[in-house]
Amino acid sequence: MLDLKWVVANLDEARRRLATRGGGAAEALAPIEALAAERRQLIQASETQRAEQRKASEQMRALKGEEQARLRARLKTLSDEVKEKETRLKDVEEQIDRALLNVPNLPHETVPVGTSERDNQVMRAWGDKPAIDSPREHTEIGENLGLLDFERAAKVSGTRFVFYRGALARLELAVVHFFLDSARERGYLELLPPYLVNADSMRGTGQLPKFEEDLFKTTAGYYLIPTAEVPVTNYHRDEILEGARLPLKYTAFSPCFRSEAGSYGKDTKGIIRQHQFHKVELVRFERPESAHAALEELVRDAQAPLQRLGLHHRVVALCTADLGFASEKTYDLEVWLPGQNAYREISSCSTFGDFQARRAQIRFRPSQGDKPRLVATLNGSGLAVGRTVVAILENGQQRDGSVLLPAAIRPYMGGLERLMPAADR
RNA sequence: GGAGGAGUGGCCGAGAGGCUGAAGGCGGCGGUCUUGAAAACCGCUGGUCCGCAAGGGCUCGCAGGUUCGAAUCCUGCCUCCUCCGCCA
Repeated sequence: MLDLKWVVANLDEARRRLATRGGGAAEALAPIEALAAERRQLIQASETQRAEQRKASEQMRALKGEEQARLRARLKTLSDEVKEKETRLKDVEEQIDRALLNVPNLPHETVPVGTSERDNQVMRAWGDKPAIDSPREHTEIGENLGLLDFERAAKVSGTRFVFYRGALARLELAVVHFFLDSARERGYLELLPPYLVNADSMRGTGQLPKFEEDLFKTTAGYYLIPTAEVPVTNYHRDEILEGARLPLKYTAFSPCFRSEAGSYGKDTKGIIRQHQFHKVELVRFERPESAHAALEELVRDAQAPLQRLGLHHRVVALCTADLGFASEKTYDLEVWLPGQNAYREISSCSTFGDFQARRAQIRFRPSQGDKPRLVATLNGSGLAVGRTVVAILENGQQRDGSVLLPAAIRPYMGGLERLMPAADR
């Protein structure tokens, strides 16, 4: 959420910067100016009366009989007026909130301006494409080895679900542990979070109110997390952190649940886009002035395991049009998938500035005696597990149909070097 | 799921319609004293909103309500504890 005061004082700049996102991002700002003025006027009027009322109320104790009755009658009127103004004030503030909660974050000045993902900028690449003759896609590789079963998953659950079998099931969790080890080495504290959260948490990180249709909701009113970013960022909701403790760096493994509403026909094959997948997330709470340096470090932290797996990838700066709702600046990591002959997103690293912190009221005290300030929140995938498995399958595929595993993952697989056909029973 | 009990400032804990943003203690910060430290003593010590400021409003789990006036009374919700049941 943007700062109301700032927006009112800088309406033109806000409009201009939001416009670079496209899609009418600046629209929701329209009623803000008038509402803010009305809000201030109502606060001033009601508080003046309330002060008067309180002062006069003090005298009630000393008065008796007729005199007291007379004052009581006058105060009753005053009290009713105050209540009426406060009711209107509440309504106005709700309108302001409703408007502001639907306004996306301002793109940072360093974000390339663009109109679609084609305007994203490749910053750098790591490694080289492997030489593979007529590479096959992971689906074919996995199914041929008997390690992926989409048909039964469709029967048991539906589309966009999958069963892993045998060594591939083991590989998924091996990758999880490998990522967590990498994050721990880089100073991130591991959390194992809840996978169901309340609406306040979803609002805190920005999924609600605008993107409810992307989420799964339980009959009990909980939401399934679309990423561990939600529980981990909200871990410090409504807290004032000690400045000396910053930055706080957390890593968390979790399954992620996404309805993928509106992505019909997109990536329908394979495990690229599933309703449920695994991810290891990196989350940081930073002083605002460190946020952008921290983002660069976060990207390197996310790249590290990819490099140890020897997977060719590139770092892409998202342009204004491709930026997520809450993000101020985002770098995607795109891994090379020979079977698809394409780079695919395997991590997304963002800084949100104080956008999430304002919603979730996450603050820090710079040093003792100072007023609290909003922190900057950041997060990045470190990394998407399913897509990493896809990359391992497609980059490690051999002519005989087997898959050579990267050396770095073998210790997590009991020394297994190669994925071979699964025994059927 | 059933039956009870409880939620007050960083922490402990008083308060039971007005004088309570809230006693007292602990902790923290500053000072006196000391060669230094401890002890002792003195002072300060939540957040937020409106305002240039002076000042004022709100805030005792959350949301409503009663009242001229609510931490104190009423209603709903949330969380925690105890006992019973069920359960990975």
